[in-house]
Amino acid sequence: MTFNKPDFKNDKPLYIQVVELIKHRIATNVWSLGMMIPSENELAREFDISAGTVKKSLSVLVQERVLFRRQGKGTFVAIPDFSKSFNRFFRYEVNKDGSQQIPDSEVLEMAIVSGPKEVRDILGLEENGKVIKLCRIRSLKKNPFVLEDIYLSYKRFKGFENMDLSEKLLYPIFHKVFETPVIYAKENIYPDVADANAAKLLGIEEHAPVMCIERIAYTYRDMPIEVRYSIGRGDTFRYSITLK
Amino acid sequence: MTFNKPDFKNDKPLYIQVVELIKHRIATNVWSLGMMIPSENELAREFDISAGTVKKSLSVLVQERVLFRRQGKGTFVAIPDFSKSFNRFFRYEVNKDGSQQIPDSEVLEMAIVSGPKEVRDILGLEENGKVIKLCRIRSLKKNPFVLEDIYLSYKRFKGFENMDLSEKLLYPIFHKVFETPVIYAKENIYPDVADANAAKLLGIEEHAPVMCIERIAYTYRDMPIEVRYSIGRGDTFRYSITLK
DNA sequence: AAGTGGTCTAGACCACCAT
DNA sequence: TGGTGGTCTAGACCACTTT
Repeated sequence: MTFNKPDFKNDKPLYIQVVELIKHRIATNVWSLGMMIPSENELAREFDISAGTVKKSLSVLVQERVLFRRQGKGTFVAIPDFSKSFNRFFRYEVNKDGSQQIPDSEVLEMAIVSGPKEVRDILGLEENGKVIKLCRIRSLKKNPFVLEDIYLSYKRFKGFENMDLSEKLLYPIFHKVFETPVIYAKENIYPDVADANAAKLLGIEEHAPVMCIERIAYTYRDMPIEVRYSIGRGDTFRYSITLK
Repeated sequence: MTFNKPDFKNDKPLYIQVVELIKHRIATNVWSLGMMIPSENELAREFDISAGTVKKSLSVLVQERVLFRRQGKGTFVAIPDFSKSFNRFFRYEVNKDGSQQIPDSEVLEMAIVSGPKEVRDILGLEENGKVIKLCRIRSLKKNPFVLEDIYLSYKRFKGFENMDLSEKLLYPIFHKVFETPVIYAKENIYPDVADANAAKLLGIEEHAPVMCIERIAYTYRDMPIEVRYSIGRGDTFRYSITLK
């Protein structure tokens, strides 16, 4: 699947070929997150196809939120933003400007360990590969609402274990410091009841309802880079969805 | 918002006007669910715009799953299908052909009542309007997994209270018998623990984790027609999502 | 003024489906 | 064979942004 131009002899439609070609350039960092890509006319010339076909390809990519466009300015590679979906399952404080309050976080543990086998398998580590384990508790206005156990490949994130985490959000650090943007994440959620430890840390009764969230975060090329297990207070958990 | 033709003097783009016009025809049942709509060329002639613009409008509506298209056959009004999302939060048995097993249901209560004020407000009932209350328990292979309290406007669903519910799925009945298709639904979910009654009916321990789901289902014109409160076993609840 | 994306047109050719 | 949607082209004009 290497290509530089769409091809009429290919049985796939031209505009689909262009979609895949552009995704490939983004996945291999030929075009990096946030940068402006060439204009429709330039792409049409480069690929030797009509502007209308390029337009159709870009529309598909905008629909998929891979790109975004600004009339009069250009077309840009989208930067995944988890600030909303990041902890979308819990009620957040909303500031006057409509932005969301970033929760405080307290580090309970930061260590380089072997980690659970499940985590090692998900991250695709070699036999003796190490992981960074980060346990933290997150709160809003001194009210803790979620515990997180986070696992990262030590090889990829070497140095993270000594970093100052006062910035609170990890994904911007992954992106800026380790050149590893989180492109998407998969989550499994299910209910449970608090054990003694979680109850104490979250400030709730033992056996009170909690929500468990398992997350795997991925970067370019569907590469898993983070495994996160969260336990959140049930009484602050709310999830709304519209089924169509 | 009455119109029969898009209008150049309108500040909205033509194709958006056509999108709204078509939605309006579907919402008012001028074009009913499942029917084939006029071809692109016919619509272009009727609206006195180019075929390309009609095509763009239809693409938007296909994207929104209001319409679907079949090459060589035509364009059709989509029929909302909740068979997958219906109880998407619980593990389902999957048949050999990939279809999902429909759970059995046992009716615990069927009555015409005043109902809770919250329900009456949501359904927009007059002061002395009645609702049909249906309580049932749903199971797979004799294993109960969810309790449902369902409220319907008596005025709209008169006769439902005497119906045979062996068909198990309600939405096809709403559609076929009461000409009230469910177009979409909003849900809120949150965790809780089982009380004595729920525990007994679901076959779990008291205080075991459960998932609560509040659903409001809507028909044409954003009209709410059903309020449903569900309590499901936590151990069969699984929800997976990909965040992008 | 020049360059960008957004809308709209007119028309060609193809793939698929019904008859 | 005729009608449908699917792809692709070439070009016009508009709205917005930057220089």
